[in-house]
Amino acid sequence: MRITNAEIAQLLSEIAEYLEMDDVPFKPRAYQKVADVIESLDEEIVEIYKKGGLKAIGAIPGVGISIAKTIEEYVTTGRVAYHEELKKKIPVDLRSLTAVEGLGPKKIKKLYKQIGIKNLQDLEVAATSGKLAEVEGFGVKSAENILKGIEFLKTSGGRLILGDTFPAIAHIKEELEKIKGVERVDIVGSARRKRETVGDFDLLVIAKDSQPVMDFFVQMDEVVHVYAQGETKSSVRIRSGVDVDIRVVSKESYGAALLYFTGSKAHNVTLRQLAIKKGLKLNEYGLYRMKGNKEEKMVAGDTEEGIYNMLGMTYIEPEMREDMGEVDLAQNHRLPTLIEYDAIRGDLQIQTNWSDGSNTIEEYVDAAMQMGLEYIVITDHTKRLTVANGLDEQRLLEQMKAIDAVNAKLKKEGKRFAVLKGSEVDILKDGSLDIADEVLRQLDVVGASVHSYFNLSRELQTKRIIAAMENPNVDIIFHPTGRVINRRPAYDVDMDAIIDAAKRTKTILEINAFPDRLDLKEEYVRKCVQKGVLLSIDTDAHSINHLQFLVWGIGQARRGWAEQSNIVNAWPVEKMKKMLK
DNA sequence: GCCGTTTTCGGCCCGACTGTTTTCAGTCG
Repeated sequence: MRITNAEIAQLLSEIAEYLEMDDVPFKPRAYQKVADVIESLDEEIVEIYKKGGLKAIGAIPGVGISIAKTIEEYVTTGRVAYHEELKKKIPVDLRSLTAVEGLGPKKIKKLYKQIGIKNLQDLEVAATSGKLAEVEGFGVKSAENILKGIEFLKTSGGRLILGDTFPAIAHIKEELEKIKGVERVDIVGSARRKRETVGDFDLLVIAKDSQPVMDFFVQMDEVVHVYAQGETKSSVRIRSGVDVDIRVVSKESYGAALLYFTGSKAHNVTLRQLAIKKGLKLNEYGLYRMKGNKEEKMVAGDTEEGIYNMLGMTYIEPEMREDMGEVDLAQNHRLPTLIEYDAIRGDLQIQTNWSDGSNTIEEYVDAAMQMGLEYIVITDHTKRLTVANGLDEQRLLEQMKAIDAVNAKLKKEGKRFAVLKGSEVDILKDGSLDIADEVLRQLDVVGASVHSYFNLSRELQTKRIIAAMENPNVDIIFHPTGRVINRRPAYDVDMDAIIDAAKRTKTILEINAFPDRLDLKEEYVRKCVQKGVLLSIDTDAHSINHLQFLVWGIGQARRGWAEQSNIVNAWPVEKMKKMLK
């Protein structure tokens, strides 16, 4: 049994929540802190433990003897007695209940003790029947909000966030590639199209002999249920709660299979209709010339390019295959040239340990250089966000000096890398900014974002953000709609007005690459591309590991049909600086 | 429960907001 970091983080989080219920002071924070650290750790705890034992676990920041032993118990036995003891007292489904916006440990405890609520179903029944509103500390309004929260969880439909789930599937892919006789493995389906969430994962394999692949697949450690196991196709559920399908095909049919299993369904249907018009037939094995009802000859199939070309089209990138007009464009050879995955030169949003990030400026520089970036912009939070240790004017000025020092050192060492000065300045309720203009003016890049008053009316929220864009120092609006996938909808805002204002004020809109943000959504990316509003793709990194999220932001940009010319941080840095306000 | 140092135990991020109260508990970030 291989326990993932996400599972360990979940367990520690639950312990923290149970302790919180009992008003235990300080301990919850200790557990939660470690949960957070482990969640964003790039190395597997299981590996750390294997290599260095209890001592290595204890070296993780925030982990002392007691938590180290808890983690050890979990990775060796799969359970933790302390956790089970706590759970016995309040046996509720913490994971799903805390997912409801506005519900925390205290309220969950009260609801369990007073009306026996254990899970989402109980909660929904109580909220609907009016029983919940009678519980002390709750009222009609809270019942309403809870129902809204449940509804939101439901509409997110059990789909998992791609970037969160991807490491698990990437690991399976690697393992499959090690099997003798396996020539190629691809992750297909909506993951290949870079949808922000996935319902399941699909794997496509070329192998001479499918049997060893199937045997390995259904017997993997992480498999909790086998739905089906056949000669060329199997389907399982893995421990992270996601279903994985696998299909083994021959080399001759691989292109057709890629096309078929990548989807989208609508895109495939359109392709098939087009094939029929041309006297051809397309299925997952190939493209065939037809004679009456009979396949005469396979005319393409080993590559996707070959099939598209035979259909009279240029190759369509997976991210565009949504039947949104791309087939027409491909027939006329007028597809956009999407931004490439290696085109980003610098990251425009990074939080360091000056505010709520966990790494130093220098550590980000090293990590970014290793990734092949040419520059980064340091954009710590500002003072209103006290919880994030936001910077006031004075600390911001100090940080500018620190950045000068880092740049001087880089130059001295002959390294071609630049650190730019920036800020993620808070947009206050009235649209004014949290940092004085004369200080903002001294920065290279000013990003502004909303972190408060999410519930303003559409009119006020729109006015507020446009006011920020009109500030002559604001270059970018960070995470423009504030949504968090599967957790929180966007705030109510007139995006058309925002996009028009961005055009008018020459303000960049961000595509935030954080897996659960991906804000802007693809539809807004598309609108910006159409209207000529410039975009940036930033990780919003709070630790150096987060720099790897860039791929999800680029995927989102590609889904919005963005080209390199639309993305300012895919330009040479001097050119980008020239367009900034 | 962890950390840092005052090297053995005291301090731990805390302000804003919401919905419930009528002075505040719980949640969020």
